[in-house]
Amino acid sequence: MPNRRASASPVLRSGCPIAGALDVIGDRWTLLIIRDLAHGRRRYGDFASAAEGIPTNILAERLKRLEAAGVIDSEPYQQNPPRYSYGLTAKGEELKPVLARLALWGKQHVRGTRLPDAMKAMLTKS
Amino acid sequence: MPNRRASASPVLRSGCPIAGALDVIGDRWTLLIIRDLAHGRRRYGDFASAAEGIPTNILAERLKRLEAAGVIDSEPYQQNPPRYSYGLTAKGEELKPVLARLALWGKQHVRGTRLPDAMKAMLTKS
DNA sequence: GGTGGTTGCTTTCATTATGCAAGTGACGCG
DNA sequence: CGCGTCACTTGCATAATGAAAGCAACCACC
Repeated sequence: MPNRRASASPVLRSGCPIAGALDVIGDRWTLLIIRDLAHGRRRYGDFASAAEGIPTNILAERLKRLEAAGVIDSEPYQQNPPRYSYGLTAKGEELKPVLARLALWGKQHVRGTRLPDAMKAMLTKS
Repeated sequence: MPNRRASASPVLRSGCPIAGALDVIGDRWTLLIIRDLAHGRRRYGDFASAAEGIPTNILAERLKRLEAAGVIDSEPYQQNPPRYSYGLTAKGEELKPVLARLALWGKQHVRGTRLPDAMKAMLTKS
């Protein structure tokens, strides 16, 4: 069941698509959730257990925002209490090249990072 | 005179290069400053007058952080009071593909955005 | 040579977001 | 039944953000 929450916020800072993109995914945590989804992780616990240690309240809020923005979707895997597994929509899938570019830059320019094998595959498809 | 402030913070959330990149440029404003620099804007007033309306205190702080991180550099263009013009380092230049990908995604998926001509040039070089 | 405007920041302070921690409800297992 | 886990939610302190004002040097004018 989509649309558990409100629609995406129409508050854009400008008409610039970079600013627009940042209004959707431009914070400390969102792209890390999308990275995990891109690696096939599906459930709350998967995201919560990532190395960066996202606070659970923020994780829950980001999942709602991303679903409202149409970047991810959810389907229930249990009824009571209602629980969902998450996945990238087409819109979300198309963030993979952004992730790949960011990973490449991070690997080349941020000391102490290393590209995991799972990421290398993504770099080949641009 | 480089190094007006401290060195880049060594506080990484994980070894992941995406997380590492986000630790440097992953907030609401930083990439917009880099976008402006990529478009040839050089001075404080140029950044401050961008359409998104970055608060000036945040602009000043981000310029310092980015210089400390080695993404931008500055050279004085006047002595008293000391004033600087800014530019991308090689490290900063290499964020252009990230910007380009982000712009493409924003244009395709965020309603109300439009790719300015200046950005289209960047897309050709990946 | 005072007056006003502009540039490039810095400072103050209210509002908002973040993040730690603890709580909750429905299982599942022994 | 008691204990643990999973998937969240809630409460609250602390940190980041953002609106606004302040300020110091220049410049242009008259």
